[in-house]
Amino acid sequence: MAAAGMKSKGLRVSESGRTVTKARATLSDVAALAGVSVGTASKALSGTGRMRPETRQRVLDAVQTLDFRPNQQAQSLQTGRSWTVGLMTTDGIGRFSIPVLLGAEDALGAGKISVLLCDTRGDLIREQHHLRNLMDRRVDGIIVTGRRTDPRPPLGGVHDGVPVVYALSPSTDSGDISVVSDDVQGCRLAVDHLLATGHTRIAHVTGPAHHAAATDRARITEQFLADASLRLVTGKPHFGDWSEAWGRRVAEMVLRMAPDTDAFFCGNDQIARGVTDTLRERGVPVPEQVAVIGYDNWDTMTLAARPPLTTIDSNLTEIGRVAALRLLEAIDDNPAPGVHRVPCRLVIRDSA
Amino acid sequence: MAAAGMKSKGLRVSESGRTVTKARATLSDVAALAGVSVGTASKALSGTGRMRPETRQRVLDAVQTLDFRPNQQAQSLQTGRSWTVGLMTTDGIGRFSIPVLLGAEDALGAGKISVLLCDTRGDLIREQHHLRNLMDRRVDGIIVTGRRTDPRPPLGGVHDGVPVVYALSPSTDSGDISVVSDDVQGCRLAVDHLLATGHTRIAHVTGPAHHAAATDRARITEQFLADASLRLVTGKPHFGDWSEAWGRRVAEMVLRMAPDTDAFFCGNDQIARGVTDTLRERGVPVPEQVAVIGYDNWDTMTLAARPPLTTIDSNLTEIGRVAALRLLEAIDDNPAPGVHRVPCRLVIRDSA
DNA sequence: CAACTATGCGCAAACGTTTTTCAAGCCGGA
DNA sequence: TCCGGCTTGAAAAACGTTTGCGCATAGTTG
Repeated sequence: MAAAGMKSKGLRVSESGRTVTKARATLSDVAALAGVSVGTASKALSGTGRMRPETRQRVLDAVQTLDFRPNQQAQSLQTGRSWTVGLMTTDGIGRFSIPVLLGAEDALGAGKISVLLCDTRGDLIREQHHLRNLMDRRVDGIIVTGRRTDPRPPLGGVHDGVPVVYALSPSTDSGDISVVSDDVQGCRLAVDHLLATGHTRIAHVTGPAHHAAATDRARITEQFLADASLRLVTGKPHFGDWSEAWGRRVAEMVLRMAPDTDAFFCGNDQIARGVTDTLRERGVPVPEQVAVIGYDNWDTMTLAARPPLTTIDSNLTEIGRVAALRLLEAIDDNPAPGVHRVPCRLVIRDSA
Repeated sequence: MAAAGMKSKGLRVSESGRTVTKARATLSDVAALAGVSVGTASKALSGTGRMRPETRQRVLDAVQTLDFRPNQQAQSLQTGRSWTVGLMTTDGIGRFSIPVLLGAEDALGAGKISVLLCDTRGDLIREQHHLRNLMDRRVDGIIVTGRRTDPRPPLGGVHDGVPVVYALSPSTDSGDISVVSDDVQGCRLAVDHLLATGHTRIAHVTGPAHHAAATDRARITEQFLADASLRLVTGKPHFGDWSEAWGRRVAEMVLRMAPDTDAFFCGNDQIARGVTDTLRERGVPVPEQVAVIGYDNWDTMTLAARPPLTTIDSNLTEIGRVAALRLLEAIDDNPAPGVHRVPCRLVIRDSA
């Protein structure tokens, strides 16, 4: 009995008279201790195969006493499943990819699946390199995520039978599986909130016109205003960059163009914060005279702003979770192609 | 010859009359095509073993035409090395762990090693769970990183022969390998810069007293001032939290206590930004009348502040890189135990 | 009591590599 | 001619699982 584990090559440490075998036990150690064959031991663990309950229990006991844990690599080699997915982030790992990543890790971790991290830094060569690496490691699936919401070309190279889900930035191929934020619904939340609180002279200030996140939201916002027989107070959206400085500048500009502006809907929280700074420095009370709504719910901005920002939360963590779930489905040969939109959430604080 | 690959179970797609075998080729496919045995093919690839150059070339050619890539799992099972390291972040994945993570991924990726991501969210149960998982996957090493710089107890549980490196938050066990930021040198950079630019009435405002990052830097700063026969202008450091709001409040306070203050050294960039906000609103010119130095070089803060912040960059990416390198050494049975300090960098902008 | 079915379990092949062992061929020297 | 050494490459044993097949034994039926 004490000689079980003999086969395992681990160092044997003798302490206080008792001989303790360290190093990991293998399934044949377990089988030997339980007095069965390896095959039987395997079946006992997996639940497959018929056997006397008593026999199964002997195996389970042996597993306990030997602290046996199956060798994943051997399992994977045999079954072809690695219980691993690759998470490829294309645009560096940043403020947007993190929550997605976390959500994915969360959803996958529950299912005993681990995440292999790859950062391509926007480099196609690196992307190919990582892709080959993931394939060599026989990952069960891949999640691709990027900072921008603009559509991206699908993963180049071959990923034979390995399913891919695009999170945050959708694939340009509509046959792929993509999970994105529902900009339409997000903008509706913001506009509806402003209208419901009696604002009608609304300005929209946002990021660069070559970002989908900017142009999409601008277009959608104008549409919703039109539905309420309104138009933007300055006649058009203002494109700039995603910075506080732009927020400060554009606020000045808008107030000059339309002094009776009663609300700013901003493309992100940094711009919104800049706007509030300008308003405060000009002595305009927020939200009493002018309301401000941001986008992203980035706490560093929303909480530090004066007053704290009302904003749209795009539920990035949820996007990550959903992407992971869709990937699991696809791995189980049940893919749901197309673009899945995750709804946003209005977070009301003090600025609107 | 066209029948090489017969054994591989991949689906065979027949298109335009030619029969193309998809799905990955195995080493025996290569061997068959090259007319050698599997063993020989393996040696040809690994460079070990002697053989006629011509034979080796035949194998290499076969590899090319079949687009063969070795099965990592089989390799790992055989050799015991998984070419994978676990990266465990204890405090959620955030602003501090990201750069570390990136640096590590960078340094490891160069050596064909991939990173398995684990987020424990500060939960010990989860930490244990992830640890077991990593062990089951036979990772070659583990990097543990956390948000706080406070020392943390070493990883519980068994990680038999698997080396561990602690990044950012060192292990309490000095026999472990830890890589941290050099706070002493960082504070010296800040204090020296202030002294060199003629400031002598310096305040230190920082985060919570129960954070090592706060108390350490406060103590070190006082020491350096003492070395120059100076003391803090308010007599003591001011502990609060890491927020802009605290920076704004404490700036008011300090100016009341010591109106002739000519410099603020802040525990992080958020506090520093808060300080500049208060100064600007009071009409105090920065840096002409009062200089401000931050800590962390968090661009979102430093660049948006008015004026942009001079700050200490703790080189987190470098910490990640160094941690990875130390881990590689340890994996090669050449560990360098103890605490390794990575120097900081003074980033001069407009506030000091 | 014979013939059958069900149950419980061992045996061995497979997964795709690496590595060790060993046989065959070739050469030169005695 | 025979032997020893060197080169080349084949064969086979590992690594630790999973799984299909088949053989006992026990339990049921005619």
